[in-house]
Amino acid sequence: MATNTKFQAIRGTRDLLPPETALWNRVEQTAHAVFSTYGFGEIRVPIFEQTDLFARSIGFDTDVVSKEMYSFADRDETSVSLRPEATASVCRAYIEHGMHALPAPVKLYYLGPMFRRERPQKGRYRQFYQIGAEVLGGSDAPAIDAEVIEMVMAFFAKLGLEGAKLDLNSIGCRDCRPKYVELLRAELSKVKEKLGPDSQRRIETNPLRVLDSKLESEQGIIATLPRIAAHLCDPCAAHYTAVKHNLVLRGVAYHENWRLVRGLDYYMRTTFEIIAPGLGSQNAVCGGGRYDGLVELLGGHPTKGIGFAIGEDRLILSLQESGKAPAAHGRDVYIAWMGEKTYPTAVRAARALRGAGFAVELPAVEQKFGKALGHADKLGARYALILGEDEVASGQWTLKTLADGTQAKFTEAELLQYLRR
RNA sequence: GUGGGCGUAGCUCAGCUGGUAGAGCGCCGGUCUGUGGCACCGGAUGUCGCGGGUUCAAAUCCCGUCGCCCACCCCA
Repeated sequence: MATNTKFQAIRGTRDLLPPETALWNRVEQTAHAVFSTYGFGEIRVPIFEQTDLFARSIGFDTDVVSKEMYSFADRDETSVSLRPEATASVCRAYIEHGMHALPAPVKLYYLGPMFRRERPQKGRYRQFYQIGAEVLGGSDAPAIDAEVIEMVMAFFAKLGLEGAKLDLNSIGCRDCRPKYVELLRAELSKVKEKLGPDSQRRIETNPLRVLDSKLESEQGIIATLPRIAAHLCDPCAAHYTAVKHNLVLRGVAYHENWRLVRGLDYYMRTTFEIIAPGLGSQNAVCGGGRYDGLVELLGGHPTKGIGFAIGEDRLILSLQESGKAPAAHGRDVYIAWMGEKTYPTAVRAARALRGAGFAVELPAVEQKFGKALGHADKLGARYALILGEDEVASGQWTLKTLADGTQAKFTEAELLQYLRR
């Protein structure tokens, strides 16, 4: 039994293979390019941290912390966990490296794998990838919120993502939100009988969650519930209004969604979510918001903060569904060499072409000529460089353009010149 | 954690009411030993997810189990 057990990737993890990985690279390179134009620098944080860091920042009672973390005892018995997200780590690093002393605000972005032990489904994996950014320190100026959102939208636009829609809301601060939550809870209690079991449970655990219930039967009731926008304190209301003005100023279209709540404890005031098509029931590609109290909660000075996280797996899924998948990676030149005597020349040609930046396929064993061209064709090569005894003897190499079958003679120097044109 | 669907060649799948397995694509070779894409011919690969049961006989029926997918919950 043990001898013929086949290994396979564990549930919720997967291999990313070519040519799909080319799209992943394009997405990540675009992130580096776009984010740096907004003055963000890349931070790389560890893939595991003390469990308590996540528990305190994300919230002990959230599903992420209470049942989805991969936690284990290190050899010295301290509990460590694979990161379920990166904001907590970035804040920890901000404090640990005294980044409050840097010119404010500090703008950082990251990308990499996160881990949550959930049941996998479309657009949801146990090892999944996020691309995120955080702005820490300085003020909580609404323009910062708007610029961060503008940056995500610019990133998506650069990738050609179609159908991305921004939902926006404010969930107040530690002064006004609790009052609203109590009001909501009271109102929900009155209609408890009309709600499903999940929502009934949420009345106690997290009333805000009732707002984004998908149950058709609850939609009528939800529409009548009090809305937080009407219960924000004056500073929060002013901040929210200013964020919206700043989005308009930047030409960023948004849709106010009073039912948008965020699941992680640290969010306050501005919250937003971007949805994209083709993601099954997981339609959010990006979620984010302001978290002014988080750094302090983790032992730092009182610090303003806002950030977002993009689900890279979902982003790529949506890109693929809308036909943005990359072409198979081909070769620029396939070297069809014939006869052992030509091989040294073939090796030299490959080296020169690769040095000039071309993707070259140099067959390791001699093949029949027809076979070689067939192989070149299957690999999607643009050209076949034909090196037979004639070419080697005369120094006039034959270059065949596979698409139209034409061919021409070049010296080595002319060839490089021709290909580089 | 809960619910539904599905597990047959590398991939997509067929295989009716049981008689120990097939197609297409792909791959390899040949027609074609200095000219690919087309066509034709040929070839290799499966413990029919795994275990047990019923039966003379199981891919097919029954039970169990594992895995994958989708959805709920929750989240990016």
